[in-house]
Amino acid sequence: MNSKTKAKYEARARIIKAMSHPTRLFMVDELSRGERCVCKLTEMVGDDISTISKHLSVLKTAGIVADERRGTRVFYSLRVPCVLAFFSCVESVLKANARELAALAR
Amino acid sequence: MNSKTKAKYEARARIIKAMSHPTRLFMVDELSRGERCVCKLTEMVGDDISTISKHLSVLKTAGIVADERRGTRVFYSLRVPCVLAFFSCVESVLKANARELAALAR
DNA sequence: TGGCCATTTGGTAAAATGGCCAATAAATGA
DNA sequence: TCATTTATTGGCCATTTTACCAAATGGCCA
Repeated sequence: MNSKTKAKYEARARIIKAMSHPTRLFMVDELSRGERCVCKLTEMVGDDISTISKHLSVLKTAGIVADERRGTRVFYSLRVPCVLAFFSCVESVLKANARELAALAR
Repeated sequence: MNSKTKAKYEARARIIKAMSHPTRLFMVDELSRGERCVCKLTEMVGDDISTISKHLSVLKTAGIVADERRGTRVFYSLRVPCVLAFFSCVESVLKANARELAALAR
């Protein structure tokens, strides 16, 4: 792979990597139903707020979410709706995996 | 998050994580155009064959690729075609990021 | 069988990641 | 201004990931 091609795949991998953590994936899923403040996400996940904030900054750096401060709160929202396509595809991989397991057990 | 919900997002994150590396992403892209032997992928990427083999085993464990031995070679292929949806979405995130940068520069 | 490829596995060191606590910041309201 | 609420950042440590080399394995064919 030449360095240009490598850079291309590195840029893409960074975005995917940003979603490759259960907490971040959960938050993306949650944000797909509307904007949420950090406090709400913290409450839902149950980790320390500093942990949540860092996860959100990973998503923001990748360009997946946007943030907006209103008063003392910061609201996050999904910046690109298509990330949901990830979910349906991941779903079919999981289904294929389950089928495979069932076939092996037979 | 209760433990059941957590397990659900962990399973999904594992699949996404498997694709969150530039080399693995490149290989998924390449495999979308047809099966390839380890030797071919090694040649294309230019890393040590043991490194390539380990990356492939990550993709295989996640259920993204399948392998088949034919003679002395092992051929890998994409198991679930929809992973390509990842690429088009990642593309739009990158585009949105580029637009953002352009807007800031204005 | 023995040799030869292609691939996988084991071991190891360097780097990146994740999560908590403490400190800092930003906006609000008394 | 000062206290409060909400969020971000820095420091620290444990864990995970990555990539390489060397060694082991698997399958083919003379």
